[in-house]
Amino acid sequence: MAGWGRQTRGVSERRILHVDMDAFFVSVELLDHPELRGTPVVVGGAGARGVVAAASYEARAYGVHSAMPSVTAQRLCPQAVFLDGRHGRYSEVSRRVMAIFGEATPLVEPLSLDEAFLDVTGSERALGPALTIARRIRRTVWEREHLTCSVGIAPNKFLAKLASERAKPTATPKGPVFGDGIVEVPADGIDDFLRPLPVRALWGVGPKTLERLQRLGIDTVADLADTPLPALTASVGRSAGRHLHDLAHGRDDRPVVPDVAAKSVSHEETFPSDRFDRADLEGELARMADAVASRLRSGEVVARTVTIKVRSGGFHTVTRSRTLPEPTDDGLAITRCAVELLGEVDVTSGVRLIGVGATNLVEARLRQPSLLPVADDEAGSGSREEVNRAVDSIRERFGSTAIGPARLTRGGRVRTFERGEQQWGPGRGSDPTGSG
DNA sequence: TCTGGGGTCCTGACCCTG
DNA sequence: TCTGCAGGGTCAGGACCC
Repeated sequence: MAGWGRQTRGVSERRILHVDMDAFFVSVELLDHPELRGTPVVVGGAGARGVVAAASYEARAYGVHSAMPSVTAQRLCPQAVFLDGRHGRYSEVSRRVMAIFGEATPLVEPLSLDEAFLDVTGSERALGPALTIARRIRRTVWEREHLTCSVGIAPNKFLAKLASERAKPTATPKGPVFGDGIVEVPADGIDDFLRPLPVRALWGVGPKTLERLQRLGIDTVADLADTPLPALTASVGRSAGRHLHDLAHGRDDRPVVPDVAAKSVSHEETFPSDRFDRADLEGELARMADAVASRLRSGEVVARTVTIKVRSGGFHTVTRSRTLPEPTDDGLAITRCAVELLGEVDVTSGVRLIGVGATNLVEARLRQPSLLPVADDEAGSGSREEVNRAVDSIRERFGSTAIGPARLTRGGRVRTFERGEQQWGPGRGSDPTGSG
């Protein structure tokens, strides 16, 4: 494809698009369940400990929003239809939508399944101004996928994201009220756009930071922009202070980076009811470690550090981590480390959530050959690598439950989850592990 | 009352090494 | 040999994002 230019203009002349699908998970469900159109629909974990992943605009009109506990959503909107999330289906649609974005520019940085940054600075010569490109993207997404999206256009990522939020439809009990779906912030209109906004709108201002800023009398972006940097850093720390000060003046030089490598891989689950038995928890860790190892291998990376996360019934969370003598992608090695780490944690008060993570990732092809003598069944040895390769190829053919560690096998099938299957908390009344 | 899962980034404490 | 210091790595926790 000719005509794509790398960014050659100054930072302030960049044209960045933030494209955000409207109520993505719900919209995909409505494609598959058209009979639910016009009714309040909620996607998420419907169990007692589940949360809302996405709500239709009809449900939002009742105050339901994402990350809200499902029981609260049910109370606010008893007539809502609750659907379990289907991560695989959303990924499939997301891939096609991202491909549409890729027709406008090769510089597409996905943020999640339903949103992405696009740097179209180099595309304007071939495709027209950013506004024209944005309109074309919205039209193509609608024609091919029957989904709507909102687009923000600005000189940088931060402003483009704020602009796309402004472009979102309004929720009413009768459904979304659509505007143009596109908001553009010109380089000379940044202050007018930014200064009246509440400071909570800034990236990096959550509940805690908001509390600190409000103690300084800062409520709006204008207040923040007019606060001297030293006062800010004294309150929220040096890094966050500089970051917020830059954002409040509309400064954000971060480039749009396609193919950002993952820095960690983790798997965690909340149980439908608290667990007390250590052997039981070790079994869960083994299952999750196996899933993490499998994802490391499919990503062709190895991890140096293993972390476990344990949340008690009282919602107190502890993490324990250990850096291994050599990086690994082997489920058995990660399980051993995770089980040892669990030995350092008191579980007598009950465990609500447990998880395993792998960090300090390096490309598998760069792994140094071991200088230490290793036992035959340890990570890094030839036999373990052969076993893992065989397991991966069997799972590729027959599914993730076809084979796994012996301690996870029950009734001829392996207790495991597809990625994202339990992303929004335990499902309705069922414990997929069979032991809750 | 209830608070998911999968991430990133930052900070501070602590330890080791030169 | 002892002490102080700086720098880097590790570890734990917090805050935030979608």
